[in-house]
Amino acid sequence: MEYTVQKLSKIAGISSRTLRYYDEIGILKPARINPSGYRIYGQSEVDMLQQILFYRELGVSLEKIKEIITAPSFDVISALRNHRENLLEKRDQLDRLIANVNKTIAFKERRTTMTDKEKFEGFKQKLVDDNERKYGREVRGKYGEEAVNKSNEKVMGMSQEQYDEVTRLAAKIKETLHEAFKTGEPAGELAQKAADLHRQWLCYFWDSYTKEAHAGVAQMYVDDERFTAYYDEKQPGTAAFLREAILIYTGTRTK
Amino acid sequence: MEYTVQKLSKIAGISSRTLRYYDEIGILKPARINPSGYRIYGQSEVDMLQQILFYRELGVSLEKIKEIITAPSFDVISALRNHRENLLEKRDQLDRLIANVNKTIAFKERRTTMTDKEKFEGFKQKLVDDNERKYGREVRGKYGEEAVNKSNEKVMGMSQEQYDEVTRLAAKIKETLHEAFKTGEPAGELAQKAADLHRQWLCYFWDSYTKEAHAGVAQMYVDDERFTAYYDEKQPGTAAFLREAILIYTGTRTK
DNA sequence: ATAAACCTTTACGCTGCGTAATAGTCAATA
DNA sequence: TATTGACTATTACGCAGCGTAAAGGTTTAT
Repeated sequence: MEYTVQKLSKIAGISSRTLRYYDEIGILKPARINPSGYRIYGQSEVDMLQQILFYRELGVSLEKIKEIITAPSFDVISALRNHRENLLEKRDQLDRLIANVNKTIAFKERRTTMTDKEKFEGFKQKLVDDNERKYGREVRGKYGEEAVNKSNEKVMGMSQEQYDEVTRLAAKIKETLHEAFKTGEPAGELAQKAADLHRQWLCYFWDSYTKEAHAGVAQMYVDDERFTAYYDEKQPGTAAFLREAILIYTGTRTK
Repeated sequence: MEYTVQKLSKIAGISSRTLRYYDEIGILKPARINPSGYRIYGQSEVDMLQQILFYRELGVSLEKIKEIITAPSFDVISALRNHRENLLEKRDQLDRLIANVNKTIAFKERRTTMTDKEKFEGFKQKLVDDNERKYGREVRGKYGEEAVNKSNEKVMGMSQEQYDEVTRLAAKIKETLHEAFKTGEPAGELAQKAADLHRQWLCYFWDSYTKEAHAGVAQMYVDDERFTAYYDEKQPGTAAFLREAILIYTGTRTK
């Protein structure tokens, strides 16, 4: 089978410019050039391109890819390990950036609104009050007086950073959940990731985590319209989906 | 207080090029230009620069920074929130990348250890056979029956790790040699390093190293087209260059 | 025959500067 | 005062990985 730039680009899902560029930098040369000067690729070039695109997906630079595929004895594994180190470092840097941005946002919010401390304190108080009013009795009944008090204490004692982190986590849960919902599979990877994030989130409020308590909260999300509204905002049925995911995650599902 | 580019760049910890660039893109213009065309910055520019560098630290693009600092009513907080979203997305993507790289490494490790095992066995046998066929008689004659047998035994007894090390070493020799060849000086540092690496490599096969034997192998590299081809692959003359380097390294060169 | 759909090469653009190259300015020294 | 050294200036290429013209030749279909 022989391919011109456009044909190959289409089956590979890239642009023809990319193929010409790869030719130019010597990372993938056509099998031959026809009399009109057209680039003609064969099967081995298709295979090679697959390799190239695979490493590209991993974020490896074209230069490194060139080394990998041109030198047959090249140590791919240690190249990848090296690459991973770079990625990890990048992520650390990103984490630091994000933390700083969070701080700045928090600071700006403090300054631009009122003497934010009040606002923050107020919010925390409201959160506690809400929890108390809404679930105080039933949760106290289910999990004990002490646990609820500890949760309230924990919220009131949160630092600005922790609060920021909680907010961020909540956003991530929602995002992941939304993605997961599209798959329609509460047992799928994404949904389970959402459930795990949700566990992390809970741990900011709870002193001790138990699967049963987690499952209980999941049920609340469906029973209480306030939470249902929160999670179903984008897509109706999301709260119920989350409950399913959590039940599977905690292994407390009673079929 | 007034500052020229260099003074300001020093107190701000950036390059003068950066200041000129910021002037060019209109993000920070000097307070005035003196009669000789020098950029002169005042206090307000210093303050502004601090702002710019602050946002730059957060990874905000210069274009966004420009918006932030030029429009007084600009909603910094929502800009930052937006920026944070981007960063979070970037991090998620990084997470996915890292996971994929990990998977690939694991897969490659599994596969290479398997295929290597086969390849390794074959290679070892071939190496021994080749040595035997090519140099068996003459090396036996020169360095004694026992040494050759020991070499063969040594190769066959190599562990996977040792084999890997040998492969790496061989690659490194080739690389160093190639660099050295460009200098054209077999007595140079790089060439001598290559010779030393070559000695290390030999020690994986030989029970006892002697300068004379090393020099003998170097000569073989030039005499035998199989080795010449191996070393001359990238650059003709490399094998001969290596011989010269080794002769100098071993001090057995007869001028 | 003509148009549509290909193909080619050449070359600028994007980000945020680093790094020349070339030339003028200023203060201090021989 | 002439020279030197330490500044300053502008112009412009380079970096990664292509996108996107522009200007022109080729192939295929009508």
